Amino acid sequence: METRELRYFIAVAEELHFGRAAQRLGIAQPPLSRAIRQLERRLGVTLLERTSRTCALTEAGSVLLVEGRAALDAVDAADRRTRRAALAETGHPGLALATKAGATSELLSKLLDAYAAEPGAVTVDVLLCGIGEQERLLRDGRADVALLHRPFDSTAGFDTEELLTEEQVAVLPAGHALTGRAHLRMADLTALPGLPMPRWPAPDGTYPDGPGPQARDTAQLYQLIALGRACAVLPESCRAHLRRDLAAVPVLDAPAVTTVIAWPPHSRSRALAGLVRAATRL
Amino acid sequence: METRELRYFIAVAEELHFGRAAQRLGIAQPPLSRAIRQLERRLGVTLLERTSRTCALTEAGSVLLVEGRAALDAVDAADRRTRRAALAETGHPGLALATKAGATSELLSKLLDAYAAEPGAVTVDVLLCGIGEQERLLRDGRADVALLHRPFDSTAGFDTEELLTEEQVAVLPAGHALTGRAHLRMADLTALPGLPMPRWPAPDGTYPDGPGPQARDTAQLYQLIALGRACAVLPESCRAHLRRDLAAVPVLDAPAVTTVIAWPPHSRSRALAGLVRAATRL
DNA sequence: AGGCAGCGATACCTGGCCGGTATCGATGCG
DNA sequence: CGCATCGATACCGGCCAGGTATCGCTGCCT
Repeated sequence: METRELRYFIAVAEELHFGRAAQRLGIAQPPLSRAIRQLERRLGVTLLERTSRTCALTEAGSVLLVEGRAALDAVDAADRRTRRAALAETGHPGLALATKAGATSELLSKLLDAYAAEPGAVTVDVLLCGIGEQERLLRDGRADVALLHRPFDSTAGFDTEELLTEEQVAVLPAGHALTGRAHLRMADLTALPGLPMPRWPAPDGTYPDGPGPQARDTAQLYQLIALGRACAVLPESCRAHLRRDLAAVPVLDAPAVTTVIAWPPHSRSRALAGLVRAATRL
Repeated sequence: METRELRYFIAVAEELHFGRAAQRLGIAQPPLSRAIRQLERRLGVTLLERTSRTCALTEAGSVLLVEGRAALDAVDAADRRTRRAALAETGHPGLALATKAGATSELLSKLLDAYAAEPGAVTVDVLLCGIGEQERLLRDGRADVALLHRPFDSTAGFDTEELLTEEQVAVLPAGHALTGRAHLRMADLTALPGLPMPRWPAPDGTYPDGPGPQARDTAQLYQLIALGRACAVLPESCRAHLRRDLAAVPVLDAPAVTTVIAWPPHSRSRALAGLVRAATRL
């Protein structure tokens, strides 16, 4: 199976429409029809059930959609990591580290300092990314290593080391009634009138339905809380750089958040090993 | 990057010789040279440092060798799992389960029975494989799920659930002096004259150097122990079907062995989910 | 009911690239 | 100093990817 065929099939499987898929791929529709037919013939498998009006995935087609995406990610990763390795030989960008924008900044700076002090350390590119985006970056090779936060992020398919576990606090407007309390429970927050949790974008950029304002990053979130339009439950390390107009109160029954460092399991990079070693020594 | 280019590059990187690599690929040498050169041009990266006499991998080339193998495995997996899914629609082979030959047989039979009793269960192909082979089968799609044994097998890159943890016992010839003891320590065994541990084949089929006879599977191992040529430390469940001419003694300081069920993290298969659910309920 | 629009399939052509053979240039070795 | 070996180059033929034109089918609208 060639990656070209996989790309073609995935386009059709996602669009369920040969014309649009061909347009997306920048080719004409007939070659696309032929390529899919040939892929089906070579696999000996019907991937799409097509009438002259409509397309639908077969069971096997759904499998190939999922597995094919994973395979294309792996091929992309090979491409990107090879390019990056070549740059590392002659120039500077050594490792790409993906982390959530606005999270764990002091852990991250401690990590970068500790690693930079090691002999043979290479430069580290920090990729700030949106909610849940790290997994994708790590999988398709745009990142070599990532900081993830359990239980929110999935660590499926990666090797990990735990770095830090912290309790969570509720972040509220500074003057809010609950800020006088020594601690809260989740029920106290869900019962709050007019202070819903914000909605975060899904990986595809759309927002789920529900109450609560939309927030794209922590800056927006803090702004919304300061305005009295939302509240949030965040790891307690956020207190270190909380705005003056916000207050934090421990939440006893919120799940603890564990920051882990994650990397693809087949990595054999010397630089990555050094970074992980530095991280576990923190 | 096309899979053809990846296959070509991996052949050359492994052989470090264009002629032999071309022979292995079943093509002539000049097209192979050209394909590699074109791959290098498209990546903008030198993969091989070649004089007119010799070839050596660059740093970037080593990265592409490792990442490319992973990518090709993912592509092969997509191919195999798609074919298997198509068969599952019309015919029988539903899930392929990889397990070590001769290990955990009663756990396995309990698992298969429990799953078969579930509504909507599909047939399960059991693939018996050699030491450490399960990882490869799972990665390239010949298996959908595997039983692995920590700490011997690497579970890197897979989702897992723990099924069973057991202590280990020393397996000795029935009449041996140590069989009278209630328990042993590893030091008792390594000190044994004339009863070394056997050597297991590496994934490439070769045996490591050292003392001890070569064993390919548990039947051979038991035969060697019965002959007084070796001893072994195995999970205690092996007692259930131990030959009459062998004896088992607990080893206090041997690491506990955990049997886990493992599957590729992106799997979305209904059948697989059912099997895992049955396994966790054992 | 009939015309029309939309969709996938088919037919046919062209150009590029893959793979083959022949050969060259370099280099280590006896 | 030849000779063997290895990778690169030159050149050619055939296949296949991709394009245009068109067909056949089907749902929908009037």
